[in-house]
Amino acid sequence: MSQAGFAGRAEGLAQDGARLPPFGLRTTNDVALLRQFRVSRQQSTYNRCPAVSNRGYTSCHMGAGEEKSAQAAIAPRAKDYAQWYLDVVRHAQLAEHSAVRGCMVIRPHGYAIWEKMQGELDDRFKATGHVNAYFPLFIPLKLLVQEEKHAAGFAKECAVVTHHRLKSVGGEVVVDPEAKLEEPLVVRPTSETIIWQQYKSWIQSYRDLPLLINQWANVCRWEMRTRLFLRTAEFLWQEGHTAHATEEEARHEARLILDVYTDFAERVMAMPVVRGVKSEGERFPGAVESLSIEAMMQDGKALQAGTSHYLGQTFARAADVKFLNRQGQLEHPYATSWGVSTRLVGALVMTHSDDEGLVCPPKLAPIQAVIVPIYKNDAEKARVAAEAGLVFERLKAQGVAAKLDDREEMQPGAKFYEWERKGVPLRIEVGPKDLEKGQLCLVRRFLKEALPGKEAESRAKRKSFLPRAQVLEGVPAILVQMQDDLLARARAAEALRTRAIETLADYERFFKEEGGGFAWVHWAGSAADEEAMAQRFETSIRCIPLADQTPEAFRGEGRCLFTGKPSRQRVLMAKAY
RNA sequence: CGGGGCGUAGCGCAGUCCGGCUAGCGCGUCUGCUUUGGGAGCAGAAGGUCGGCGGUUCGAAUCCGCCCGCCCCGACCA
Repeated sequence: MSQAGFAGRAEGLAQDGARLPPFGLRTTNDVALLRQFRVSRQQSTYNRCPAVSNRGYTSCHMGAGEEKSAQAAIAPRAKDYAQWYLDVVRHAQLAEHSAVRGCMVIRPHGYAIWEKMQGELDDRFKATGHVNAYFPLFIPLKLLVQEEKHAAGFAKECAVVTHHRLKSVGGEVVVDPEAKLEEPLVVRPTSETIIWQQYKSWIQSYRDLPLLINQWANVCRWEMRTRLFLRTAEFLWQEGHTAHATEEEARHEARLILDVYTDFAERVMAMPVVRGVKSEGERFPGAVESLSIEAMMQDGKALQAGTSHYLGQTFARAADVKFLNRQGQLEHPYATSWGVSTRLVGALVMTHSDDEGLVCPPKLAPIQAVIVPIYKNDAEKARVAAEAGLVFERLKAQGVAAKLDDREEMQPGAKFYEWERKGVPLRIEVGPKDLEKGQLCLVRRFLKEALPGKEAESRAKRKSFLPRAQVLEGVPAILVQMQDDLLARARAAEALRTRAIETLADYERFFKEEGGGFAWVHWAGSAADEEAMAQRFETSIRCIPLADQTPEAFRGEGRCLFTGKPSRQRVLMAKAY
């Protein structure tokens, strides 16, 4: 494809003008705030509340002396971040553990968010010229091992199918030993090998290139330890696999997709990311170069939110895929692969949520506004219901994903808590007083200025009584504003925990005393030095940021923090998920 | 795989050390009445192979043995 063709493909992307703001100076108060967020590994002692019935919520039994409001089932984020995360996932009914070790059940509300993500991403893939297809779940072992490094990289986490039949022996059902497969099948941990096997028959000429294919699928990586969404044995993702006639074009594709991911993360998830190149140790097995977007979670740890790899000719060579180029010579095509997974749902939770539950950006919220009618008797109920129904219809007509919560068995307060836990951005209360005054009560799920740890103070401020017409017509604009606010808030939180560090002493203080975060440091060390740093501080090089990713103040040359050797640019160091 | 924890009603737990009445409690569920602007109240009701198998005992949720499963921490990883 010509350069013009590339430009055409890139047009579908929104231009990304937004950059990280300059990082403000850190104050003593900031440091004190961050200290509260250091992750505690102690076992949580909070009352757990199941809150998982399909028909409503159970509330926790409260000990004597506890306040009435204390359903207090979500562990405070500042006390036990890991437990808080699990609690939010459970209470927002995003997912739960299943009967299968390491595998989760994604519940309807969690799946709805994933579907929104899929929609946004799929649109972007299509806009950049990609098409969807589907390849098999099973990969013949022979195929997987064709590419040595790739196979070695995934060897320790493969599920393998060896038999194709069960039989009944004395009333017990067992695997039939006579039904052994001639060749074991690996449940795909990723699909490079099986896809390139197929590409062999699809690619003969440069005219067949580029081949731009994506698949939405489940994959299986048999992890030792799992966490809901962040790491599960089976997960859902998309994997793009492209083939190109030139190295330049393939490298361009890998960058283009990184831009797509960045655009999605920041504009849709409202999650700021740093784009960069992975160090050798963190590279995808079989790749020439791995790129990633790294996001900071509220506890200061980095989470790899998406990856895009330039694979060179590695997989083409392994599968013996060749094409005839314009010069009439046989050549292996150049490849990329790239993916994001349901891990993004975990990233979403850990970027925005608070002690009251999920905070969801409007663009991903399955329900953007919930309407709760309030009344005391049948006469009021009739009047309020009419108004609530009207508000509902009006919002729907404007394209707002609205829900009218007219359940009669539940009191308004209980509904408020439920929708807050589930991350609904806006709530509109309709009561008799509002009818009299020609107003509506609008409640936001979060405020821009409420940084992590300060949300509690904001509750009263989140509620406002506005003239009826203002609410009826203004919700779409408010949702847009909230989307922007959320990104701004996340950027501010990230800035608070981001700094340039010049010495090992400062580095140690940052990660061991001040709660840690993103450390931008000059680096010129070897792989062994990297390992030594990891051992000593439990941190790693998250990425070598792309040129435009380094904030102005952090640019320029310096000396390696570890070896003292001259260094041309800083790398991003952090603890990681 | 190593360390820790757990398994008793739909959910959360007590009871287990020190064996003993009919296995309890809270929430949820069902029925009725009253409630409804931040998690409603009262009355009544239903709901259990105490993870499984075996052993000790007059008697086992409780003691002993074996097994199974899940969660958390670590090594590995998106």
